[in-house]
Amino acid sequence: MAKSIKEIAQELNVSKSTVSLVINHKAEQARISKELERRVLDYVEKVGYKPNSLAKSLATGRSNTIGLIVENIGDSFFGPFALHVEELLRKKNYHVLYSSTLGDPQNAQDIIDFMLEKKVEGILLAPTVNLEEHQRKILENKVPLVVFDRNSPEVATHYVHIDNGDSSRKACLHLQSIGCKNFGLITIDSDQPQMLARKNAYLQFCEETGMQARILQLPYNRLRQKGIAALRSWVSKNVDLDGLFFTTNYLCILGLKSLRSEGGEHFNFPLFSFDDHELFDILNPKISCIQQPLEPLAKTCVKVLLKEIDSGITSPKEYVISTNLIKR
Amino acid sequence: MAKSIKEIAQELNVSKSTVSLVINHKAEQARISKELERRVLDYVEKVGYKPNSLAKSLATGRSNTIGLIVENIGDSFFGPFALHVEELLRKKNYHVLYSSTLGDPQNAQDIIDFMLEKKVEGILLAPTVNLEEHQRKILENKVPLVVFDRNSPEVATHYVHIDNGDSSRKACLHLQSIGCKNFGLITIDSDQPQMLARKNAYLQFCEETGMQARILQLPYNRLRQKGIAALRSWVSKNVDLDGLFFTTNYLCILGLKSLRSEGGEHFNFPLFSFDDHELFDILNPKISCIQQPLEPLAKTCVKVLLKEIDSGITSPKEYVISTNLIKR
DNA sequence: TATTTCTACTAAAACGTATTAGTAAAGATA
DNA sequence: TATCTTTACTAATACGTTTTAGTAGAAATA
Repeated sequence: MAKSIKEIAQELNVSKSTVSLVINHKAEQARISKELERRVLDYVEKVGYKPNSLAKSLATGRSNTIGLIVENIGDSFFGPFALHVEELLRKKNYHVLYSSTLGDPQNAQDIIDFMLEKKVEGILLAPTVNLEEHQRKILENKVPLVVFDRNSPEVATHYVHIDNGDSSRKACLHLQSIGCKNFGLITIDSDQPQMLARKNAYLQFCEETGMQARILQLPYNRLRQKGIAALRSWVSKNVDLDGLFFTTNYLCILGLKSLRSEGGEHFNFPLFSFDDHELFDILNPKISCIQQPLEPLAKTCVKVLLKEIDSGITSPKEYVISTNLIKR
Repeated sequence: MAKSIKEIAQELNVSKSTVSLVINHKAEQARISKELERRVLDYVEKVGYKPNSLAKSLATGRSNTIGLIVENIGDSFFGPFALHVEELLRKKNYHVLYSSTLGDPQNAQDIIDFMLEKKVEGILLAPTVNLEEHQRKILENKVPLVVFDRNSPEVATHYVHIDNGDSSRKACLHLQSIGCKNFGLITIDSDQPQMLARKNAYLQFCEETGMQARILQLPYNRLRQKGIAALRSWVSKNVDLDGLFFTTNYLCILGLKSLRSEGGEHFNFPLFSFDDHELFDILNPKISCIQQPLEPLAKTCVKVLLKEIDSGITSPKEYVISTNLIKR
């Protein structure tokens, strides 16, 4: 069905080179006559020739594809982020090979291997833990790498992120400013650097103000029913709590489900979320949050990656995107 | 850095064929001696050989990649759906090339062309309007195609979907059962078949019960501020409304934002959404909905597609997945 | 001992493209 | 008219793999 250059060349009684050169707009520099050029062009159009991009990539070494590795393409941060990335790259004639790690390093490693085999021209990565070796592998393969959202300090890469510590501090100050004197922190039981930074800023705030630190760490892979129950009982035990600061929006949603379920009417204090959610502004009471500006984040990632692809790998830099405090 | 089979063969003083055969576990059937096999295997391991999957695909005609084309990877239906698909295919050693059309046929066409050029082994597609020709093109290229969520009746393909009409009817009956006597329908101004089916079931219900039909159709690409205002004023005008049925969850969210904004306290009647949302069960009052079971949907799509890939293209069938009515 | 059968490989072609060096014919130069 | 340029192409090689047909030498057969 789909014709190859070879077939087209035979049918036109010219060489493959001629056809290839014409197709790639190199007729002029290869001194192909206008007439022949037209003849080829017309025929190519007529039979609806479509190049086999595998063969093309093999020959040129360019796949026009970049890899995007996120934690979960289905969540409300990475999904829309991915959409932005795709849109930005579409304009530059790149396409995106996505994959979700679900936080599992084994998945992440498989995905990276696969992408390297597919010869992606660059990788945008939100790393899991224990991914240092594979990140190095990417760089050893001379594939540009931009890490975002979180990083592994032990391996030097371009790193696009928000200032977690500062944002977390802003959150604390906000809660203080609206009158909370004893707010707790709900976070996740993981040593991801961005989570640590959020927690540490809270601890720092406690130290400065003398507020007693109250922290609940939930295990990452038990977030549904068990998490809801654990959270509820923890809050019940800490009777003097007058506010909660969640270090991610899915934790906040968990918190909502936990505290708003039957019998939870008396848990009536402000909640604050790290990361926004499309429904936070219609809940009652409304939920204030730190908002990560997705578009600037995506833009920076894409810009940095494309620069690396164009001009070769340069020494790693850090790009900090400032967050918004949304008061509701 | 990355060695090729050719280099490995030279360094071991054997032929490329030998190396290739060993790597692909065909040493036995090609009568390669155990010793040589070991020698090759060890060396391959030692130098960390990784195949170039472009070359491999070119030679074998298999890319181990399938294309997934959705409307918006960032939304709360397609995002989690995509995750399921990815997980299911990962197990079968397939990878996913995603893309979002944003409802634009031009995007959709470009994406399809790109995927055909990339030689995906199958395509999972949620079509936009005016995509008939390109769907045919996919089939002409002998690439298995499974359409889901919506379809174009003019082109015969495998089609996995929920029963929109029946589900919509269930929704109406539910609203009736909780006492609504005059509920309106908010839908989108589009002739996507699944939207028509939802609307028509409502009209049918009106006819049967004698309820007066009240329908607001919002233009798809003006869903933000303008939509909110339009919806608010429409509801204000229809003073006897005592319930609203939204044909998608994003319309429902729009509705929430519209009716719950300042001064909207008196709009206090049940809302019903087609498609669930993670926060619908903690809003007050809770929002009932039709839930599309993502996992069965994804499973069916993947199963049908893989079967096509394995055993060649078969005559199109329709697969209807039943929905759940979630009463809250 | 001449022929057949195994064994253990390898040579060669193929997948579909890009690219560079080369070439035959025509025209220009001296 | 012998040499140099230019024109308009094409042949050949490469990219990295898979696969099939082939082959040299050893072993078995008759």
